[in-house]
Amino acid sequence: MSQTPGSGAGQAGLLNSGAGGAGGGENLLFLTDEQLRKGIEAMFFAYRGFTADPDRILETMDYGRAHHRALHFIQRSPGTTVSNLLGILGVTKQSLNRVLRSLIDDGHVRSEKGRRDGRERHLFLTPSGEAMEKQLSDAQRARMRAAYRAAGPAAVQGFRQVLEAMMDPGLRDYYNRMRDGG
Amino acid sequence: MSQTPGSGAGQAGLLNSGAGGAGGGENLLFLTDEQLRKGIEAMFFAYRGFTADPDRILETMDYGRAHHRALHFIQRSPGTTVSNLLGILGVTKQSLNRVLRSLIDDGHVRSEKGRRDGRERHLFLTPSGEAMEKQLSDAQRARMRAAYRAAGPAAVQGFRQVLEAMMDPGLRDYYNRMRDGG
DNA sequence: TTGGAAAGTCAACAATGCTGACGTAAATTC
DNA sequence: GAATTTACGTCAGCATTGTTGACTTTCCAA
Repeated sequence: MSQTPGSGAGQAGLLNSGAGGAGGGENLLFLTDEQLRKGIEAMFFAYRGFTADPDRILETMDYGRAHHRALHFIQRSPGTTVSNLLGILGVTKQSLNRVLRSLIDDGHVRSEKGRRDGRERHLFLTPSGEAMEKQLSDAQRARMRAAYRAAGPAAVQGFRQVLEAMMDPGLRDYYNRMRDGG
Repeated sequence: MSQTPGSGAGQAGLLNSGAGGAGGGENLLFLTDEQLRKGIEAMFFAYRGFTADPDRILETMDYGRAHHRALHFIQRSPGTTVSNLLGILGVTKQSLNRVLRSLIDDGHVRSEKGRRDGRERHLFLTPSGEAMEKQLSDAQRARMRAAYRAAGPAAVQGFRQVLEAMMDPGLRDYYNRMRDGG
């Protein structure tokens, strides 16, 4: 099982530079390099905002962004296994283990040996873990909610479409299966 | 001068949990916690995809994501100053200096003492720096282009609207001033 | 019973953040 | 003209989070 699927965003298109004249009848001005660069910057700046609020809270908790990610996906799929989480987060088991270790030691995550398959560990949030996750999630959702509200439902739909198209195929499948549901 | 502006995504809204009944006449289903969580995951997975292709190239160059960011914004605003870049990137001068130092030493960036204000250093890409930036940018734009093409122009507009609404106000201004132009 | 998968752990290292302190040059202010 | 502030560079030290590589334990499945 691979953690780095095929990618597959290889083939470039027309309109590689300059102002694009409408080539075949469609208006493809949104594919100019200029527009794409603006999109890249939008992603960069928005992601900064996206993580800013939880990061501030995490600092007071003596945890980092990696802990937040683990908490989020355990909350999302209670009982998920370590190796499932590895696939979702795309890090090495050593890196994830370090994060899980501290969360378990601090009593925020419970690790339960699998009953069907004893090698697996199923992960759950404890009440204190749930409280932490909620605090972080509330902050992040507040920003998201404000952005959604400001942009409106139609924009939100487009937002989700573009983001989904930007994912690696393997992660897109995870994304679509996650309580969509499955 | 501050590097961390006001933020200001504090106030939470209605519909904080469960299924939302249309409250005032508008359909606000897109603001449910469930929808917001999906949006958060979409941001996470999409950002992974967004950085994946340049990251692979950077590995072969012995540089990291931080170098890419510097190259990008110097390309975007040739002659920009160090302190301007600090504001955009949101890191400390020590952190940025380490990255710029290696790019300058390797001949990819040229630093020129300001003529009007001798304290400032204006940054430019050398030909080799431009080539590097282009290679990274091409890869990132290819993914962006594919996503844009798959989602269509209306979705792209919504995508940009939501991202812009998600930024911190200070960065939103930078974003809008950047060759929009200014 | 054996091979391999899942997990945990130790050690070492790299990239990229951070703080604090200090120095220099140049602009600005008093 | 002197004092202060600003922009930049740099040294030292440290934290987080990512990486390899090696090794062990557990345990399912053939």
